[in-house]
Amino acid sequence: MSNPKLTDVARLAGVSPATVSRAINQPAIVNAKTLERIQLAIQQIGYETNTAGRNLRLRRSDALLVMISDAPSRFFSQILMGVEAEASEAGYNVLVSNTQENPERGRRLYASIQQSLADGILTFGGHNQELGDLIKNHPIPIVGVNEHLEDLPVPVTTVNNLDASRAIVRHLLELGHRKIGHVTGTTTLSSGRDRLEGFLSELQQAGLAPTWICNKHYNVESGREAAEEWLHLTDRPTAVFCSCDETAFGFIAALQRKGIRVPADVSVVGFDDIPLADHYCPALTTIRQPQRELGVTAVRMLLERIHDVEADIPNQRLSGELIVRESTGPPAN
Amino acid sequence: MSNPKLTDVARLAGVSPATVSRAINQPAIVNAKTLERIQLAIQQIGYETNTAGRNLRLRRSDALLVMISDAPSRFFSQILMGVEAEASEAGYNVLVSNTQENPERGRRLYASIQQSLADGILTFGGHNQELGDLIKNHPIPIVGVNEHLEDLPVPVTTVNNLDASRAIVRHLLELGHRKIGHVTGTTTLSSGRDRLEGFLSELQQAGLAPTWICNKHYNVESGREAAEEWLHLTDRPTAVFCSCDETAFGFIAALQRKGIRVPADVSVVGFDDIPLADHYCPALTTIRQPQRELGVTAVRMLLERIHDVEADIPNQRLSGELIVRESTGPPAN
DNA sequence: CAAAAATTTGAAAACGTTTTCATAATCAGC
DNA sequence: GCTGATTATGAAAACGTTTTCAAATTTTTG
Repeated sequence: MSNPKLTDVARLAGVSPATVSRAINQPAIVNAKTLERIQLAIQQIGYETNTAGRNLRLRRSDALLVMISDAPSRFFSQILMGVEAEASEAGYNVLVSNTQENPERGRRLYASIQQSLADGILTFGGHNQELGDLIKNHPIPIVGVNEHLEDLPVPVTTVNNLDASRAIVRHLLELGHRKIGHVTGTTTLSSGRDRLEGFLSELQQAGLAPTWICNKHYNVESGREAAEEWLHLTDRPTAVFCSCDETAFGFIAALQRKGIRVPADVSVVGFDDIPLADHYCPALTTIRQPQRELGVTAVRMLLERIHDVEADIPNQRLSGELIVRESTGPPAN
Repeated sequence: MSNPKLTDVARLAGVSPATVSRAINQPAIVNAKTLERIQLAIQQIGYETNTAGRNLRLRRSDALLVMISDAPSRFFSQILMGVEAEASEAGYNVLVSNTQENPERGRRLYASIQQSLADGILTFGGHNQELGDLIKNHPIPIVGVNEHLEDLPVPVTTVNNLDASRAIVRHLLELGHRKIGHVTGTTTLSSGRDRLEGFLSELQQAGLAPTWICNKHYNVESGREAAEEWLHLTDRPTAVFCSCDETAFGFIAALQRKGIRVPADVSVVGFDDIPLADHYCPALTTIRQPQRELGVTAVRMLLERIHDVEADIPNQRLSGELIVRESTGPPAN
């Protein structure tokens, strides 16, 4: 009744367990005739190798741990699908863990590695202090996604936030805007800071100063709040770069409610290109992030690290693409 | 250099491994004095129990497998967070697997159970044939989320789609609408069918026939396509129930682009209450789904199943809540 | 205080693999 | 046909737990 084991296959094929193991893991080194016999036996009794036994012996887990602290809303799930696809291709499983909720997250994190519950960690933004402690004691494979990890020797994969922000500003300048504002993302995150920096540097290069900088976070509410502020400005920017699509939507919706037209009265740009961006009214000008590719790249880096802990793995900067749609146009006058 | 093991603790505490194991798993049955000594030893050398060894001996995995076939965009990630929180609370890990991509998904599914890689499966919509085959051979714990699994003895947790749809229609009727249309979701899914059925039955109860039924899917594009159709109707409904928020957004945006006003010219209702719904212009009237609770409930059901495979676990129907916002109003005349 | 009962512990087996080491079988070369 | 190299296999140990069974200790009881 119980599941067939390696020894069952061995008995049926008339060989030793060792040979069956070899037939499975290094078929090349076993005689063609016996290999065939073993494979037949495996088929017949429907053998599947038991992970626990294998992991115990091999001292590894074939699993990658994905740490989320972020609210998962953004485009997290799309990246996760990239992660899952690439990991599964390489024979790895994906464990998801939301650390934010858990008070004893640091401990659990440490434990999951020590227990060899996971062979490596993929971390989505934040987690600096926990990971710092962890790395000191254990040189375990970690790769960051989306955000840089301050002062930690952890390779990361991100979109090139600086260049993307500069492209946005250039686009607005080309349209004739001279008074440009920015609703920042979370500036405790590197992506938020980089987008701000790209915004500032490109503006400076054009000999301009920012007309308005509004410190917010990556969510819809921030957009609404920013709109509130914008409405009370005496010198309103004619174009606003919102640090993510959701913020842009919140911003636009709040303005529209007050009778302000986008882009007639003010141009708005987002960042991310979530599926809705193309179907909003007005369709949103934004930066397309290669979400799936981010996930895939992250897994590749992590596997490389797992394969060789000492390997020097450079950060990967994927490029975003400016998608011009309806929410940007020439300034009112 | 290597991680401390149970035997290391035993040696340090001057007891046998068996006693240490008991001290960890059933502290009550070990002498208070020795218990204390063992706990101290555990602290000192920083012992963490090794999962592979434990799983091998216990023949289980402490992991739940989440199967996704759905495009993950919808509100999947929010449910996933609920799943993760509840599972983690119960000491379980969460494995995520996207089956859609993988051609040999059936095989892998079967394997993951047989290998005792996971103790149970949580499936998000679809997967009927794969699971059907699986269940025949193995009476393994499975719980469905969001969607019913046709003809399979698998308990599911869903929102009460029927009641929610009826509430929407009632709301529209109360506003004075008599010509009401529906853009369906994916009707190969039970949720899509139930929402349609609720729509039809409540309308029938009011002595009305549906003015327009547009067969679509759960996504933004469907909304745009539906708007296209709506514009060409000779007898346009004055209110349209879109089967999810994203579809509603696509629908509204496409109409706005043609100069149609919501709700002045046509009322629109969504379903799900995604975060953007409250910050759209107009803010969307919709059904709030308890996403997180769906995840939590699903895990509870699954754990119950795992604990007792024979247990008769009834389907759980959580109720959605009608949230009236700006996208619905009295008909034009 | 002796006997019976309850409590606490340890030795050893088991979970299902992989791998080292040694041996047996095959092959090439002369 | 013999030697040396090569190839193919098996026995046994190891990975780190948990649990059964029995033994040893303590407590209770008459």
